[in-house]
Amino acid sequence: MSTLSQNNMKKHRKPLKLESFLPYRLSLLSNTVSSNIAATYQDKFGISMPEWRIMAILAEYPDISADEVCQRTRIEKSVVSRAVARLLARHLLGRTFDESDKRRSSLCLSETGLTVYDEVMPIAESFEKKLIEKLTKEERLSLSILLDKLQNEAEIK
Amino acid sequence: MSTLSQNNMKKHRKPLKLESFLPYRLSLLSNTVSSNIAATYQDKFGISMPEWRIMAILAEYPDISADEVCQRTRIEKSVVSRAVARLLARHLLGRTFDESDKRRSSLCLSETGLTVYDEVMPIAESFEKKLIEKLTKEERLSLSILLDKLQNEAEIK
DNA sequence: GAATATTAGTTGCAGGAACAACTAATGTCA
DNA sequence: TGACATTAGTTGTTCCTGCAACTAATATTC
Repeated sequence: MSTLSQNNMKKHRKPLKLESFLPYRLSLLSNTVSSNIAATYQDKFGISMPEWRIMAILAEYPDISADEVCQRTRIEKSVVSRAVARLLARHLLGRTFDESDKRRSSLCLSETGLTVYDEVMPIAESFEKKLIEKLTKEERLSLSILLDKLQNEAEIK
Repeated sequence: MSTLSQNNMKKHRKPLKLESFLPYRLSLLSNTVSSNIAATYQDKFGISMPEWRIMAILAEYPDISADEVCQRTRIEKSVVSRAVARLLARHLLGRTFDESDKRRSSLCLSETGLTVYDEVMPIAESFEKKLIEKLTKEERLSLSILLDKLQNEAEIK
C-alpha cells in the first residue's frame, strides 16, 4: 500500500482543511457508524437500515400511519412506502385499514416482527454502547447537548 | 398537516428510542447538514459533494494521485474515478501522467478549478461557521474531541 | 353541491454509492 | 526469466435515495 505524501501541501490561497471541516467529519463518522450497523442488520436478518428504523419506531409507537412513520423517522415517504411493502410481504408488519378514512391505515409489528425486533434491538444497543464506552458520563451528556444544538442549527434554513 | 399521535407508546419489551439512538442522531445530523450544502454546490456550481471534496483535498495537497485522493477523502475509488473524469472533462483539474510508472498520474486543480474553488470555499466555510456559531469556544473544542473519540471507536472493527 | 385544495400513499425515474470484475502496469521471488 | 501477486485506475451492475408525478380519498370554499 502506498503511503500518503508528506509535506507536499502548498498554501496558495487559503485551503479548506477537509479533515477538520465539521460537515465532512460528521459525514465520515455517520458513514463509518452506519455502514457497520447496516451490514450487520443486512447480513444477519436481511433487513435494511430504513426497514430497521421503521420497525424500531413501530415498536415504540405501535399503530401509527405510514405518514407518521415518515415524520418520526424522517425517512422520505417513497422510501417508507417501499420498505413497508417489503416488511408486509415478509409478514413482519401488519396493516389495518381505517374504516372512517379510507386513505389511512395503521401499521404495527406482527408477532414475527416483534420476535425479529427483539433479536435485533440488543445488537443495535450494543453498537451504541461500544461507540460511547470510552466516554465519561459528562462527555456523554455533553455530546448529546452538542448534537441537539447542531441539529437545531442545521434545520434552520 | 397531521400531528403526531400523543401517548400511544406501549412498553411491550424494551423499546429502542430511535430519537435518542446515537447512530440515528448522527445519521440525521449528517444528512441534514450535507443535503443543504450539497444542494448549494450543485445548484450554484454544478458540483457534486464528492467532486467538491476532491477539489478541496487537491487544493490542500496538489499533485497527488487518484489513489491518494481516495485515502485522504475516504471516497470509494470508483466514485473518485468518475468524479475525476467529470472534473477533467470540465477542465477543473489537470492530470499529469507519471513517466516512470505508467499506472500512476497526479492530479491538481487547473486555473479554472482554482477559481471555482475560491468561490466555493467561502460558502463552505460559512456553512460550518453558521453551524457552530451558537457554540462557545469550549463547546467547539469539546465537540471536536468527542467526534475524534467516536470516529476512533467506530473504526475499530 | 360543484370546483378546488389537501392528504395518504404508490410508482416512475434519474442520480449517486458500493462492490466486484476487469485492464494494464509494476513488483516479487523462486 | 517466468509465474504469481500487487497496485492504479476504469467500468459494469445493482441497490438506494429523493424528487416529482400520479391515484384515490377527504376537506374546504364559494
